[in-house]
Amino acid sequence: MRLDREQIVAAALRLLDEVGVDGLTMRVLADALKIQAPSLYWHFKNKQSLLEAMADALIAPVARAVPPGSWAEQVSFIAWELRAALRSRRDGARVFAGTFSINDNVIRTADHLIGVLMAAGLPRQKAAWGALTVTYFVLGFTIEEQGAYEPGGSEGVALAARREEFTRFIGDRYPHVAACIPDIFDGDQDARFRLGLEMQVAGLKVLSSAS
Amino acid sequence: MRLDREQIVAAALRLLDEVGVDGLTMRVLADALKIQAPSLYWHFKNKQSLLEAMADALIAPVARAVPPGSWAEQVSFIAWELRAALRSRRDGARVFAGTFSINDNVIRTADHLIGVLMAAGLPRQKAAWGALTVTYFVLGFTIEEQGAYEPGGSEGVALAARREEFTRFIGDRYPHVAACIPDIFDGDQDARFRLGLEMQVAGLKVLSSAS
DNA sequence: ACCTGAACACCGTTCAAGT
DNA sequence: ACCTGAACACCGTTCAAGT
Repeated sequence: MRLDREQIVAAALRLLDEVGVDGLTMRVLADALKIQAPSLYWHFKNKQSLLEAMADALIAPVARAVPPGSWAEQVSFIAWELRAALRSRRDGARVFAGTFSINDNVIRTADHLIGVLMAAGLPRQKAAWGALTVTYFVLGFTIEEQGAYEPGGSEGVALAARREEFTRFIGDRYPHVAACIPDIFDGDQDARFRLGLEMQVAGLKVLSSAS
Repeated sequence: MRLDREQIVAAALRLLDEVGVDGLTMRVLADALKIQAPSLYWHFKNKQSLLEAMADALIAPVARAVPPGSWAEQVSFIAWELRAALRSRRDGARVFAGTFSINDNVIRTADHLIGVLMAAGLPRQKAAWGALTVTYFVLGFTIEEQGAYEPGGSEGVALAARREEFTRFIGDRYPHVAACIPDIFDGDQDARFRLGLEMQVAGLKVLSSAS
């Protein structure tokens, strides 16, 4: 009957899908757990550390087992897994980005990434920095991707409204952006991610050949 | 004597350097302006729209005049300008990332970027998506860069403490990360940015040759 | 060991009223 | 047109007290 940290984190992640990160307050979470808000402070020293535990749980599945293949395939595999993990909950990417936390799961992911790049022949520093760069890409992409669709339940409507406002704002002052509106708004997110990821991998390749 | 939006935004940006984005409340801002908090709502419909105006002002200098050069040089120029603009205020990158706002300055930057890439021969969709990818990199990099140094005035100490905690946490379980600690913590930020940016440009190059 | 009740010091925001 | 005073419905967090 008594709660432990694991159950609280699980409930918090479930709630995240319902209310989003801005709606996830200590009182709302306590209500869902049928306890009082101050009780949460017995398990977590503050809200930030609860969010860190949530971020940790969120990316727990990432880079557990990387299948054999070229280094480019392995980097891509981890990047796809990371995006999938962040997308698995509403506002997942924002929750993760908000915690600069050092936890097992994030380190394991970094370790895999750096290891793959070093095995590919990158010098240590370039492997480390290259791994960080790929991670920033995945995180930035996913934050934006989740931000575009989220505000309220009726996603399609909100997106259409945003597109119209955007089109009106552009007018004819910014011809390049205007021409790209279909790409920005209809774009297949998976295809867009694939292209961005190809850019990162190509960049890593150049880093390795320039040694 | 009476205030307008411009003066409020300027004061808010000044305050940002003192108190950070988490300390920038409507009451604190009102105090600095020697008015009462509710008065701010005559000028801005809510805090979000004030933050959007701040983000707009923050990147106003970006991509105003792009010097002649190869497309790779021009993309790099804009990326360096964007990072500099975000870094010009404490938490600048977080303020910017928090507003998914459509404003003149952000569109002008995107328009320049897409225009340069299309002139370089990229098809429209790849130019649009490539421009977004570069932007995510700059934003992600700068958020992390500012996050590492900020918590409280005594930056050097906080960083050293973080490094020690990090080293202890890693132990010998993650050899690749352990070997990279100097790169992650001593790293020259400009050099790291340069490398990440080179990756983006190399990726764009591959996109254009693969057409 | 785990939880409650009451309280503190804040938030963003609304709104009638002032000048 | 611009600002104030008072208030509302919240926050995160502390702390003594309960079981």
